[in-house]
Amino acid sequence: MSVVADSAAPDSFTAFKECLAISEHHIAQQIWAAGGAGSKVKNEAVAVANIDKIVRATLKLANKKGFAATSLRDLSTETGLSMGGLYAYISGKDELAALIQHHGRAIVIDVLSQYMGIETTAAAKLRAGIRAHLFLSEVLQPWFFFGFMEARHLAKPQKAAAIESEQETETLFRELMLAGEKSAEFSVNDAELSAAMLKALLQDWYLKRGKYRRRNIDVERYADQVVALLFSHLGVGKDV
Amino acid sequence: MSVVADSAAPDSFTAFKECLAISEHHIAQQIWAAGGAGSKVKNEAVAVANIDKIVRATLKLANKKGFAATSLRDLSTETGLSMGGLYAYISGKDELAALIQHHGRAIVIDVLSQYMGIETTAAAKLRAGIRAHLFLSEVLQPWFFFGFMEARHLAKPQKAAAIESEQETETLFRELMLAGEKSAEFSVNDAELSAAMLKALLQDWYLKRGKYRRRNIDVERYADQVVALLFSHLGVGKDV
DNA sequence: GTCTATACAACGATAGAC
DNA sequence: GTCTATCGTTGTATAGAC
Repeated sequence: MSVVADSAAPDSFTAFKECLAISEHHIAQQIWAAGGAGSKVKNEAVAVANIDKIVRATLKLANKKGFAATSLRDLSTETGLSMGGLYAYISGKDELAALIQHHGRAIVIDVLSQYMGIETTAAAKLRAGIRAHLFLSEVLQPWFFFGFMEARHLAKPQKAAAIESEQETETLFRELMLAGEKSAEFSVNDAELSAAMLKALLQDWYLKRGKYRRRNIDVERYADQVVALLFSHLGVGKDV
Repeated sequence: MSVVADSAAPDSFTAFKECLAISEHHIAQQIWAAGGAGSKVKNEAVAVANIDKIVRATLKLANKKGFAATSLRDLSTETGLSMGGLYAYISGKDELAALIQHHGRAIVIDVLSQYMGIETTAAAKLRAGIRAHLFLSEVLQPWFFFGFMEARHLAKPQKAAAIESEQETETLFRELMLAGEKSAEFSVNDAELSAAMLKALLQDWYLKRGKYRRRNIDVERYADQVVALLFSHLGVGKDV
């Protein structure tokens, strides 16, 4: 099942949000489904509602004071579930972090490649990819923030997966730039460094969400600025 | 006492490193001096050596698994000091984090403004500021990384100081861009957003230090790329 | 100035009642 | 399916010997 409801690529953030059949509730369903027969709670409606509550509370508390500093007792009071109740849904604290990381990441590449695939020229694909990434991180800001800040606390295998996914996104953009260089759409050839810097700019949006909100800079304007900055560097006209 | 030994602005990183009278040992001295009469250990040589060990160990462990997940027992074994011994130098775990944040930050604005002050045109000042920031974060990478990742765990007053210092650096760059717009050195006028994005690029250098090392990208090349990217956006020639 | 020994709170996790 | 009660561990911090 894809998370993108419509195959048309929406250009505005409002349209993007509507086309995207993602919500925190939706992800909770995926987590329950992934747990499968292993889950102790069989009633789907009850289970999904509680997983949703647990994940929301974890993101809220961990993004404020850090996951390591968030105790299961904090989580217990925030969700309204008891300590014992929590353990009906998670097998331990570490697994909870891994769960959020895994399911949060799963949709990123999916959505990105889907939105970029629609366009034809390298420049248009690049622009679509940048916008999709920013829009997605706007909708799922807590997930992205958590993913960045808590990746280094994960166990070895999960950490490796996180790093791989990180590189995958960057590679996606680098390949696009290489394609643009080859087709002579771009006039500069430093795809590796440019992709790395693009990544830094995309990350800044969800890492400093509060700063941009205080300054009344919305995601559309930020996207325009990133595209303008990158395109002027690559030697591409603004109206692609 | 300034941390810059020579008033001439060195352009290469090698020269920068030599002119900068900063070392981890040097900062340990400043921490001891700031503790003043409050310090329980009166022998300066002994005290500074141990503070140095404690700070080094804290940065090493905290930057690997997070400050919250780093126990004072970890710190005790890493430094070779006993639990009781540690408390001769710090009054608690929280104070230790605040100490590193405070003394690490103190030098940034100092060095930055000093290096930018030498140049005359806005473009040259901007270039010097970018290079100084990158070179400084290269020398003190663990401090910068710790400052970014652990800022949100600080107590209210320390957190406010961290945010203020963060904004101060960005403002420094924004003012420069405004000056360049006014003097018509730059042809674009979006100083606020451009400064924010520059900050994101500067941060990426110390947040992803390992990635750039693996790819054999050194600080000189990264600095050139950041300057090129920004200057092409601002409409400035490359040879300022 | 540094150590050992210890106090005491908070943590993750589990068992068994309901 | 959820709760209360409790286990053992680990954490920060301190007192007093040396």
